Amino acid sequence: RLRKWQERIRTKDAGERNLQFALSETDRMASSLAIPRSVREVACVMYRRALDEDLIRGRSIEGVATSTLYAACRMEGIPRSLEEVAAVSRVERKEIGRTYRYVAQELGLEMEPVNPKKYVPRFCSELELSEEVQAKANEIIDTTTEKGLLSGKSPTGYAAAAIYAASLLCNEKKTQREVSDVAQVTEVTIRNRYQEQIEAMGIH
Amino acid sequence: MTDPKDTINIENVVASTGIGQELDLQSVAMDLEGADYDPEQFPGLVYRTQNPKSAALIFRSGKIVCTGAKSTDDVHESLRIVFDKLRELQIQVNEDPEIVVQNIVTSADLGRNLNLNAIAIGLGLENIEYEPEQFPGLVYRLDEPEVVALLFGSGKLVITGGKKPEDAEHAVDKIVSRLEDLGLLE
DNA sequence: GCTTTAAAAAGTAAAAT
DNA sequence: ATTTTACTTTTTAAAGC
Repeated sequence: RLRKWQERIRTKDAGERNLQFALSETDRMASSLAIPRSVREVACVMYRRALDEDLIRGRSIEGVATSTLYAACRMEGIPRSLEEVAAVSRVERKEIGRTYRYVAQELGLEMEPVNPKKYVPRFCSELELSEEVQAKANEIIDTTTEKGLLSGKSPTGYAAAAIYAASLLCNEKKTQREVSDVAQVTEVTIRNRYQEQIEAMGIH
Repeated sequence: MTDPKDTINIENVVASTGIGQELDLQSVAMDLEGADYDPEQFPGLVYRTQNPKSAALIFRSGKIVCTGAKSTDDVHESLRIVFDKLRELQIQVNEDPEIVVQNIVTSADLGRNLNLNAIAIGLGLENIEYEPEQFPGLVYRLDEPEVVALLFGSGKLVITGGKKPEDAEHAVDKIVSRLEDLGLLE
């Protein structure tokens, strides 16, 4: 029992020492994704909670750090997709996704699915699209969601298609390629979602 | 109205058994036509049956896993074929090795589209897992029967983890009544 | 934890046409 | 631009790393 206690202290100390690394990694990733300081704070507090509840055992520090950053962005209403966080993390997307699900479950975060509208301002800004296009994209998302089109679909692809459609309707056309680049989804996905949304909106 | 229970279809049955004899997989691989054996990659030898279609994983210990069958009868038929093939190779196989069904995968259809977002909230975010960015299905774990259900926007679902066909029926019943109680099956 | 096997659901991705 | 192939999720046993 003394051995077990010593081991626990040892692992706890190791965790504390690694906390420094985890926080600096979180900061590095957050910086390259232009994530606000307030969100980084939320991510760091979440990482500390994960550490205190021993959720890091068997997982990589970087994986948990990336996952908590991903979760914090969603919680704060400015989500980054798994593709985006994976691009600045040294952990692959699949691992970030499963670590996120584990941490969210264990910490009882009760995360709601991301509303595609949360991606509209940032994507439109990167595409230099007007407020009018943003409003139109939001309208398309709201209307088609009410018609039941959102179930099971990826929020990024859904938002990308709505933005593409809105850019056409507002005569500020962006190509599928341009939208797919900022949303990090394929043109095929935009095409598929776009077709359903246009049909549901009754636009032809 | 079609009863969702009538749409239940068994898609895969996984079972385990054993011949009660150790095996030299290297020689079995040589003599058994169509056998795949790469111990560096996986310790089991893979043997596929055509009718019924299934895949058997045969281990050095003599234990066997059968997967891919569409019914418990097919599992028995597939394993009967495997046992006979081994006997043809002069390998002693127990008379009637005990076959244990370990998992049954079933599909079904609720007959109407589902608002997975509303269902996620209705069933309670702490009781489900719904991450459409990672997978289109909503994961719902039931305590009784102890199975896992994957619900899709189309109203179709998958029930897995059960050990008997009735588990899927009970699960569908519970899911339907829960969704009806929540007013989310309309 | 991983490796392998099968299967369904539906979405997304990469590659081929 | 469409089609094919492949991978995502869940479950489960087996032996070994």
